[in-house]
Amino acid sequence: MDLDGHHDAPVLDPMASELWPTDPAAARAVQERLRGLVERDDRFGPVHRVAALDAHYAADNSVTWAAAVLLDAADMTLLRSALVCKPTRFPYVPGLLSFREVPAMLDSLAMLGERPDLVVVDGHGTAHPRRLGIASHVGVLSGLPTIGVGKSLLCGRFVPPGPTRGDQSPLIHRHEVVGTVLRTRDGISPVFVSTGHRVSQESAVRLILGMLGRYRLPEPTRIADAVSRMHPPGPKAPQAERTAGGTGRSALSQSD
DNA sequence: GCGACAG
DNA sequence: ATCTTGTCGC
Repeated sequence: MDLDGHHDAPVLDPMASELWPTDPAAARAVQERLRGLVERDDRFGPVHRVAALDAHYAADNSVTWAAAVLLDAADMTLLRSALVCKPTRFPYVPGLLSFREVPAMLDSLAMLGERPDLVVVDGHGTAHPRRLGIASHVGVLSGLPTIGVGKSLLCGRFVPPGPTRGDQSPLIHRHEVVGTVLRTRDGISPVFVSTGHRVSQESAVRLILGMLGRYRLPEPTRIADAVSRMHPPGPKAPQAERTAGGTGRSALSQSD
């Protein structure tokens, strides 16, 4: 595949401070800059290992916990998992979720110690006002193929898909198809699937359909959610401050 | 100006 | 996301 033997390295340094502004206006400017790096065509190989990312918060929102899980794509069994935490440094603002959760997510992804062939992110990909939802953001900064699976609508319009599992309808925003509204269970509210990075919209839907079990959300997402819920409770007790980009804390790492 | 608004 | 009890259904 790659001429030099290793997979593509991200074009940008995820650690670069200019990529993590503190105010909303600057954050939108970063999105406008990164949107041009999103690749909406298929550019991934055989999917043997799938990863999923999800984030949760301590009761007082001061710390963000992110979970990354790695599953065997063949049988959806858990291979590895990582749970990390970092101080929360950006408020929740619709459309700017990445600036709140991606830093911790990238840390958890690194903690897996193994590069997955595909990543499923909790949240939208291109189904975003500026086409850079959290799934696309993770994809561009990690260089990995990603798919976004959202549980509720952020932007766009759609005609409800049929009532049966597998039924779908296009999600449209400003005359552009930005995702697919997919019924993953008979009679249950649909989910929103959208390209993250290096996965076409068609492939994204096909791949997600293949990862469904007996629930509304795809297995990788469900497992990641379960792991992220395992974080310690309540307001963080006096925890030493990490000034130099420390991982904060990690746990739950398995191996061979 | 008004409503909508991922996790 | 998080705070929360019971309840309906497979």
